[in-house]
This record gives sequence, structure tokens and C-alpha cells, in this order.
Amino acid sequence: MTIDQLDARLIALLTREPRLGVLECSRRLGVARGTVQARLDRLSARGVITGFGPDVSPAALGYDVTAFVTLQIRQFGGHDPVVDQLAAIPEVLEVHTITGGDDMLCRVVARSNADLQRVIDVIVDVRGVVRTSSVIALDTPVPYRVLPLVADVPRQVKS
Amino acid sequence: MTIDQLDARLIALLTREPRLGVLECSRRLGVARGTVQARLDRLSARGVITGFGPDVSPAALGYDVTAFVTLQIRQFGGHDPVVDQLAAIPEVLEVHTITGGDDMLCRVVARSNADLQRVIDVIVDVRGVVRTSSVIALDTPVPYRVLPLVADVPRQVKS
DNA sequence: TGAATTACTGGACAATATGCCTATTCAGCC
DNA sequence: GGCTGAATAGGCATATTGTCCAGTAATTCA
Repeated sequence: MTIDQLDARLIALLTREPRLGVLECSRRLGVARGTVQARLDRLSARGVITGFGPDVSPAALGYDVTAFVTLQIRQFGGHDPVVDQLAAIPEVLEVHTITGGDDMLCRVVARSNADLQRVIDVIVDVRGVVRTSSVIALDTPVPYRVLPLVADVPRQVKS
Repeated sequence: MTIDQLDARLIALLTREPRLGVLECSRRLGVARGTVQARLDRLSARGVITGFGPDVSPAALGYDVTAFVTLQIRQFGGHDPVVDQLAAIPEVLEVHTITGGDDMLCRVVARSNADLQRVIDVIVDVRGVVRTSSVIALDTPVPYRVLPLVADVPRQVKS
């Protein structure tokens, strides 16, 4: 899976100004409209672009506290039942299974530190969870981004 | 900051089918077009919706390995210079400063385990970084999502 | 209670974008 | 040389956008 410079420029453009239409993109990039259309279709079909969902800020909704919670789970019973229960908690935004001493890593949000305690209590109550450990994200100097990765394409191209 | 049911339904709709236009949204939601337009403007203005960027999958680009790297940094010198250097690494997708024994948590991606070693080496070379510790995300049973949080709005509404 | 403010509706308009099509050119490749 | 995939430039009917407006609830406030 590799993308070329035009793909990269298209993604970068749409990242900067996401509500642009196909026609406007083609003008900005200096290519034909059909090309942009074809590129977008191809990128979506290949799974490079998975969607154009609205990016919602939990903070703007009052969820000011972000934390990472690692879990140890009971050895028997497997991961799945635990995952299902975690997935049912709205404040759990993301769950990974991980290497190392712990078994899972969750990103959670809460309305305050006190609220975080409540959320953690809910997680601890999940059947199969043996132990949890949390760190609070005080600040996020680099918010999630993929652009540099995309912009890095030149390296993958022969030219 | 609170949103009402219509906002929540609108966000949910756009999350499911992101390329819908304003007109189509208004039809689906059974409200006037102007209402949808006004709601979207308001949600954007309030920062609840921060954008409609294309969601790019690092995995589809060949970055199959995701890891979380925690850093301890030198006490003097501050966080900023370290953050700047980390931000310059494309494979570093996210950086948080955190509570606990470590100082920062980074999400990084790489093309393989061997490539991850390379990326970690780059991070270790960052001036100010004293020590790192990594865990690899083996699987992501719950990918990042905000929808449940948004759908939870009923709780915030008097009705 | 009455007045003011705000949000939603339903409609209009010109300007623009979309989806879909075709013919042609250009590049790399067996 | 002949093939294929990709890009271009253009055309066309339809749908959508941005931007107005007037009328109508619903809320807030004095």
C-alpha cells in the first residue's frame, strides 16, 4: 500500500479544509475533476481514508479530563467479555490489548477528577478485571494527527 | 457546554454517513434545512465539532504496528523543547504529558517491529529524554470513538 | 401579563456542484 | 507496435448550496 504525492496533497488539502467539494479540490490541486474523484474513490476503496466523520471534542462537551487506564484481567475467560463490557461504557473512548505487565490500555474521559473516579470504579467493576492503574493526561501538546505520516510519502516514491 | 438531542442525532448521522449534505441531513432528521445549517454552525463555533477531516488509517499506509511509549525527561529544561522534537517525528501521532512516574506518553506507529525499534531510537535520541518504556498494541478491540459520549446526551437534558 | 429575544419553519432565488458520460492524450510495459 | 491504466477536457441534466425572507412557536425577563 503506497500513495503518491498527489494522494498526499489531496489528503493534506482535505485535512486543512475538509468541507471542500471535489471540484474545488481539483482547482486547488491543478488537476481535472475526474482525477480527484477517482483518487478519492481509490483511497476510500483501499481503506486509506476510512471516513469523513465530524471530529467531536470531548472537552467541548464538558469532558475535560483524559486518562489512560491499564488493566490486568483474569487469565481465564479471555479478553472478549471484558472488551464487551468496556465498550458499553461511553467514557471509554478506545481500548487496546497490549504487551507488557498489563493486558489492556484504555483511553477514558471524565467531567472532572471526581468523575474520573466514578468511571474508574465502573471499569473496576467489570467482571474479569483484576487490577487497574491510571495516569491522567495533564496536557496534550501534540494532539492526534496523521498528516506528517502522509506528507512523508516522498520517501516512498521513486522519483 | 451541553448539546441537545437534535445535536446528538445530527452528529450521529454525520458520523455514520459523513458525506451527507446539509439538505439530506435535514430530510433524514425531519427538520428544516436552515435548522441543520444553524446547528452545524453553532456546533463548530462552540468547538464541539472541530472539523471534518478525512480519517486516514496508518495501517492502510503500511504502518501496521502501534505502540505507546512513555518517557522520562530531564527535570531542567522543561517540556517544550522535547515536545518540539517529538512533534517533528512523523511516526509520533500523539503526545501527552502525564501524571505518575513517567512524564510523557506518546502514541507511535511503525511499519514493523524492527521499524518500531528505529522509531524508538529516534525518540531516545531526543535531547532531554532520559528513559523510555514501550508497550505494543497487539489489537484494538475498541477503536477511537466519541459517539457513545454524544449519544449519552439524554442524561444532560431535563426532559 | 406583555414585550423582547431566539429558534425553527417553509419558501424563494441565482449560482454552483454533482454524478455520469465520452473522446482524446499520455505514460509505461510486454 | 499494440495494450492498458490514468489523466484530461468537455457536455448535460439534476441536485445542492448559500443567502435571503416572512411567519410562527417557545423562552426569557421586566
